[in-house]
Amino acid sequence: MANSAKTHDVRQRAQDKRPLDAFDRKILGELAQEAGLSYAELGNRIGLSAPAVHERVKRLRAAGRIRATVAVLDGPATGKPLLAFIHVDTSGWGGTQELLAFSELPEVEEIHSVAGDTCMLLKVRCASSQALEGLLARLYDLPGVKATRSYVVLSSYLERTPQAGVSDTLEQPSSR
Amino acid sequence: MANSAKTHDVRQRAQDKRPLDAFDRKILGELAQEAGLSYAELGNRIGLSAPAVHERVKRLRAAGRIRATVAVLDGPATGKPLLAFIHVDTSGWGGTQELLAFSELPEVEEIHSVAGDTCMLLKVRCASSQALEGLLARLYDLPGVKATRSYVVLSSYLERTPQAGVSDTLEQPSSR
DNA sequence: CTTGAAAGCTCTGTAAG
DNA sequence: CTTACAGAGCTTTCAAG
Repeated sequence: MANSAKTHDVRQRAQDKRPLDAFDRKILGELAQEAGLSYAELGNRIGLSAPAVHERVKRLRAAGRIRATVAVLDGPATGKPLLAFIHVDTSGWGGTQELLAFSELPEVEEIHSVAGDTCMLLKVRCASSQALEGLLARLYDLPGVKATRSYVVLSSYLERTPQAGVSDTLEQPSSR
Repeated sequence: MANSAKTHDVRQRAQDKRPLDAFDRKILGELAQEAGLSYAELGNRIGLSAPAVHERVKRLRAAGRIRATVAVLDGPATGKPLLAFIHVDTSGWGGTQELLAFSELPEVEEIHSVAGDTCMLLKVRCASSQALEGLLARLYDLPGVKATRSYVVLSSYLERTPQAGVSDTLEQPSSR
């Protein structure tokens, strides 16, 4: 695909953000699914030599595009079978800061502020419904927390980290 | 033997689920934050020898407690600055199966069925608002999709994979 | 970018306490 | 569980094309 001249003005950090070429995207695509590949193996999967791949991976890492390489734990298998999303409504912006303290809890996996009919969104994974209740109780202890709505996950059909590619079929307005 | 043909039975394969001891939990805790440690380094972080650590990691991996080791890509830095959660309401269970086809899109990171005032919950990361619109359009194309509600993330304060530990402070009902 | 080669470290397994 | 000792493989760097 040709490289379009117009660039979306995405906010970028003070690192060189040269656009990714096809090789970089392939590398990221592979590593997002399986880090710990040897550079040799990675190289002949995407059609590059090992030293070249090594250089690119180093660049991608330094540029912050590869944030870390981590082991993906199976939540249920490690004793936390209860996954839930919690919407938190606060009055004003008061509760936002205090919510960040919840980062300390290993049960809390994500904290986002969102636009919509709610303010904050949490993803949590607990050992039991009691633990979830305890977490909700601590949420309501915060000043400014007006209400919460919890969505308990019954079944996870897909759960993965950010992928490298984009669907070009999404960019054009669908059939109308 | 009556083989119940449930579609998603995938929880535990035939493997021994001996409870994790303190060492296992420490190992998982370290690897969840930083895989790619040498066994020697991992060993003296948790107080074990390298061969012992190696043996345990192999067990944990075989038992499915370590699902994979992946590179964590920075969404915004890889050209997908728009993170959103989409609640999907379907009439009956019709739309559920068709939704799974969305796993193919690299924009879709999570698909869960949930209990609450909605049926399915998607986590998506797009290159642009147009792409999000295109995704929503394709959702509405599905039979049985009654409505969607989107929560666009303004700021992510925390985003990580499942952690090893649990908070014992959550188990007891809080002060009331 | 490529190939080739050399040095150093890690992995992996084996052995013995 | 531990320490110790190998062989194999991978990483990393350098040189030259």
